[in-house]
Amino acid sequence: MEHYQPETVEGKWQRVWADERAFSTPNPAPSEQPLERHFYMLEMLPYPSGELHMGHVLNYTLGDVVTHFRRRNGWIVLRPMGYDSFGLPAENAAIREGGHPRQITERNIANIRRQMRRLGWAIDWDRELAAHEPEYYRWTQWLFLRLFEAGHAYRREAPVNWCPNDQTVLAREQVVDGRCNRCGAEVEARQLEQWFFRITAYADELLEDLGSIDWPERTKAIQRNWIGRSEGAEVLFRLPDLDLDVPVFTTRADTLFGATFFVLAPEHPLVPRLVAGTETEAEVLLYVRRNAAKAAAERIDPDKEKTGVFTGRYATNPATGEPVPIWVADYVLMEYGTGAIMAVPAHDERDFAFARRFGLPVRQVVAAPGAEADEGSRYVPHADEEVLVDSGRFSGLPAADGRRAIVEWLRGEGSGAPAVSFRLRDWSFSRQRYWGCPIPIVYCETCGMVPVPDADLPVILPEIENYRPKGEPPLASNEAWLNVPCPSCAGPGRREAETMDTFVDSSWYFLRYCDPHDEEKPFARELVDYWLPVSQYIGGIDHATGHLLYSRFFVKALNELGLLGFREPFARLFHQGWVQFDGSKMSKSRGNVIGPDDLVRQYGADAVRLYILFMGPADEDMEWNEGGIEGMVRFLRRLWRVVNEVADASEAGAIAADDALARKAHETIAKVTDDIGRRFQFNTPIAAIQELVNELGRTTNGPSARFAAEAAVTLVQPYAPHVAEELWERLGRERLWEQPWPVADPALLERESFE
RNA sequence: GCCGGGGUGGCGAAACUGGUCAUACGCGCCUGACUUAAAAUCAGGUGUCCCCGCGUGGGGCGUGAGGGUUCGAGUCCCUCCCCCGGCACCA
Repeated sequence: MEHYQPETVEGKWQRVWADERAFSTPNPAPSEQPLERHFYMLEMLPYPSGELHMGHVLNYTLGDVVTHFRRRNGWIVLRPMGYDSFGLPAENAAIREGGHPRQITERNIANIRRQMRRLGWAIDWDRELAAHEPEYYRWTQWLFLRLFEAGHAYRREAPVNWCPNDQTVLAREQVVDGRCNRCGAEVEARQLEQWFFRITAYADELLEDLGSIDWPERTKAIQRNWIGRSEGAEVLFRLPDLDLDVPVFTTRADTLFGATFFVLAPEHPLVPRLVAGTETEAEVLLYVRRNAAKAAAERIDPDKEKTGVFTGRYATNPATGEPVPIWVADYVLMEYGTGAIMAVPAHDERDFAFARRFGLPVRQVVAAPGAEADEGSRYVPHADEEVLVDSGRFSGLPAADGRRAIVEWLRGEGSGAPAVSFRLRDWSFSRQRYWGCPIPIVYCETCGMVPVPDADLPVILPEIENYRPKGEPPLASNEAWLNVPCPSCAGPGRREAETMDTFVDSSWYFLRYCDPHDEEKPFARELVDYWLPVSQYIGGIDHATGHLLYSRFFVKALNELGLLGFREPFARLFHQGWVQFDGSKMSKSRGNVIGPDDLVRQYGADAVRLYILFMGPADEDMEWNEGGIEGMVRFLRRLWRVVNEVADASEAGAIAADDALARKAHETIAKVTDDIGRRFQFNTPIAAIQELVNELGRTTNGPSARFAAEAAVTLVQPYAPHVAEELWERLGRERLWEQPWPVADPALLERESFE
């Protein structure tokens, strides 16, 4: 018997699969009845910023097991692959390594593709795509134009996050703890004109539809937090001096009688008007100037003592009719609510801290039942049961009823209405960088912002030498490319020089896979309607508020435009855990990346695939520990030896009804099927197969040994497809990757009863 | 503070809707076989404490802590501790 030689076995079967295009899945012909059992298996596509690491190996091996399992259970499985090849990660890799981004990106793609093939993943290579190729980004531009026409993409000046190191604007989703999530530099606040997607238009639906998708609870919780819906009321405060009503948003309308002052955010547009020509003007405007320049991180520090300045003006509390002083303070944020608040120091900690600092009155208007309203200036936290006090005719009402009654009364008075506020902001997607999809817009002196006509797409990203970030878009200094006639009036025009964030590219790639070679349109509606929503998506939870939210927005917006017939992209989602090394997540910047190449060379792809799934539950973080991989190699050698012995020693034949080995084989079939299919658990099937092989090792002859050997080989195939295929052949069978998944005999699964 | 997830041998982890002996499977370690020797391989052992006649022996204690429900709890309930992740001057 030859020894187990993974390199030989793996090379042999990888050639067979490539020659046969064994895992290509053609689209159904238009005339065909929709096939009932089709399955879209998708894993988040990699950034080609270097080479694969063990986190990728886990992600794609998981997808591979599911792909084989579904295929062999009779499903038509679409399992494509591509590269998120535009954007900061790829461009920074180019800057780091020297050379042009295109050259570095394409080299990295070639390398990743080689690694993927070497691991034997069952990928439909006919659908491969890369975001930086004009055949792809042409349609990114096309989709942008549709969103632009629909008013979902717009340009406006707004406070944005600026990364001084990467020299570009970042989306809020790309800022973590006040730092750039790519390079870690502290983010600065800047007021800039930027492109936005109107994701807030879908805030309610993005929240609501979380109920209809099978996602991990923690991911839904993260998105709910991020969207941050609060129900409350908008209340108008009258400014008699300016003859104006200023709205505030509040969730505690029941405390309206306790609103003893009024605060505007420093950026509030009313501030200059309010103080114009008054003696406080200079002081207030100085405060505004100082605080607008403040870094976001500094401004939101909750431990910082509150600052503010009195405007000298008063607003009227609509409930009491009393004038309340108007202050300007940076603890009120322009981005949330209306940028103005009614301050209720007795029942809001922040208002209380501010009132105490500046000696403003505190009036308690809510109390526990039976408790006396306190005369002193005290902060009274919210309690489960409380009633209104000192609130005119609303006094005595339970707080929730009081809230409703007060809003109802305000509505009748024309000075308030129920309102909903969101934390979610529109998605800033323009970047002052080179390596991204050009935004197909031309600025014309007479026509303004003019979309590039569809027929002129793609707007090709020009090859330029000096692509490095410089604070303004690198393309802006490329006059030859920049100057074009206006598509509308043919007068002089200039192209938009900013590029799109790479998250735009990845917000629709799962649609392009369905129709990757279409030259007429981004995708055929009948094909995306056939394959989507994605049956099973697998990727990291780090994309919970980014990619996973943006893609949901894209699908909803494209659905409204009639381009597709569904409202959610990913029906079921699974997050693989982090593969850590030296206690932290593997990443290039930390220098703790373990790649698969050396491991595959030393142990073979099958052992690496088995080990990464055997290490622990796939959705929990794991510490990379190379020691254990030896156990998988031993297992594969034992499997090899035992199955070869069986192939030589035993024939198929009748098996006794009480045969313990046959029973064990059936139990293993049932367990592996249930674990992968229902429980989505991938480590325990390996243990179960090992138990079977251990038992099989004790008797390798007789019909039940042959049955058990076949069971072990067929069950291990999704994990170790190469060695399984080879052993299957030695057992005198063929084409295991196409064989039906085994079925356990329920009669043999009954357990003994006990008292 | 609010929300989500977790805590089981020396280590990675099993135990699925409360039920057969908690720790399967693997790593590591120990012993033995093979070998001049080592590696590899194979066989056996490995929670902890105690008892004896030393065996295919018997018993106590053991799943972050403490209570509870139950014939029976790693699993359910209550209180608490610790760890990880998300949100947070969001009105």
